[in-house]
Amino acid sequence: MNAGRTARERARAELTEEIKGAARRQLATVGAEALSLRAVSRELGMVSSALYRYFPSRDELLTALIIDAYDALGSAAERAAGGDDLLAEWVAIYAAVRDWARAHPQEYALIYGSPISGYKAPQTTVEPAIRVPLLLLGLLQRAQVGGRLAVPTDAPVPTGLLAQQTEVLVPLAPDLPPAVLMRTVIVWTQLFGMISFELFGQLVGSMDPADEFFESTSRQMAAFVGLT
Amino acid sequence: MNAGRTARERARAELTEEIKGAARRQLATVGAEALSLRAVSRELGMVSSALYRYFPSRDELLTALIIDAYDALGSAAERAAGGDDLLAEWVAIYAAVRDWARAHPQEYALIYGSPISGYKAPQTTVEPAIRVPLLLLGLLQRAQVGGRLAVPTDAPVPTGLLAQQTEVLVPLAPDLPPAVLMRTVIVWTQLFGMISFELFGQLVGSMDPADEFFESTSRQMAAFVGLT
DNA sequence: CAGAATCGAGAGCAGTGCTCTTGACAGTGA
DNA sequence: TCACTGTCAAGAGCACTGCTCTCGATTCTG
Repeated sequence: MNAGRTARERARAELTEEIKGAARRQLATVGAEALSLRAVSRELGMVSSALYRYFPSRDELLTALIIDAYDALGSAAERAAGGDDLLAEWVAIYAAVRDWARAHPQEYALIYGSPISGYKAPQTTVEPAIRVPLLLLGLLQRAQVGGRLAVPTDAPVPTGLLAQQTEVLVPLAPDLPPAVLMRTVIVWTQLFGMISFELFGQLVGSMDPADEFFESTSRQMAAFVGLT
Repeated sequence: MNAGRTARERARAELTEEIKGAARRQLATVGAEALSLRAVSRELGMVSSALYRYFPSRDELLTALIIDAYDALGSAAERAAGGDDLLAEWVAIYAAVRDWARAHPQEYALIYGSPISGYKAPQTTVEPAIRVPLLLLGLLQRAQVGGRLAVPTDAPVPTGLLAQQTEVLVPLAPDLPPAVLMRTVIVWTQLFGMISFELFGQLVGSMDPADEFFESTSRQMAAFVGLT
């Protein structure tokens, strides 16, 4: 895949990756807010100004790391998917997301923590960001056609929400009824709320360690969304 | 309440509050990571080094702001509580928490966003931090004694979780059955996960604006936890 | 092969958190 | 009332940051 490129282009691509790697390493140890371009350049043995040839600003470097983090998390979740037992698959996706987050807390904080002030997420981040919810929707869709989805009937979806769903959610999972779509969003927010609480220390003193709580919750949320 | 204090003590208390006020104003505009001691001191017309007489470090100032934020959020939620209709009260608490978060996004990010690197939350923050979940537990407790709580029976609580609950959760709400305690934690994580998603831009494109989604979810979560 | 594009190096600017010293002031016991 | 003690704001200074600009060298391209 590197054929037809000049030596300069190959060197540039390689160095760009090296910079991201060094930045990721630094991110893991000192955190996003303390990520320093000068420290990255020092680790690579180059001068800080040279780094600006590859990333026009610190924010651009962070954006690259954000996209990579979304992709890494999405890949980890997708690796956990598959198999014939839908409920086991659901629980496995939950576990994979949590495991990745615990293994890469600073990268998780980068994508699900406080937004960087003055930083506006470009449209490029949207696609990798929705891989996990898309995975859940896909699983539920498969459950629906397989008759393993019990559609909740106790709470009708308000008309305003129906309109919002039609715009973006329905195209992603056309077979799922509105009540399930609604609950999928709830479950999605719960999943990352729970992981954030565990990682950011909010659970300390109540449900920490959270292993059992997490596994049990993943099953309760499966039931909540109608997966039997 | 200021009686018996020397002029120096009064001046010190006043200036401490002024510093926090200026810091809060700056926090609201530039965010936590960009909060600068020098900018705060400039706004107050003093020299930056003088500020260290009141807060030994930037982290200490942030800690003070964190505690104040927890307290402000807790107070806002508690103001929404009360009344005779428990379900309406539940929904009102949800709305109050969301309203406060939307009115003070940077302060919210300070307490529920990514933790500040190298910063360890002191024990002092725990008490103001649990005011909201305590409020929900208290409401459910009142529902329980009033016979308005339908205890979920479909999913038994694992023994390991029972042990964890006994240690901290049960003393806070001795009358509530384990299944309700478990679901209260789930609901708690969902609430703040949902608010974080809205504030941090994760909902953009799906459920934004989130007014209807939020209100509807608050009712579904009430039902989930057994409140009728 | 000459011109254009790109590269890393280095100096420099404005800003940061934080420390240390200095001189002025308030509070207190004799 | 006076002297002592602790506290105060001020200022200089250190090591660091993101970022810009210029310069000479290297690499690609017509």
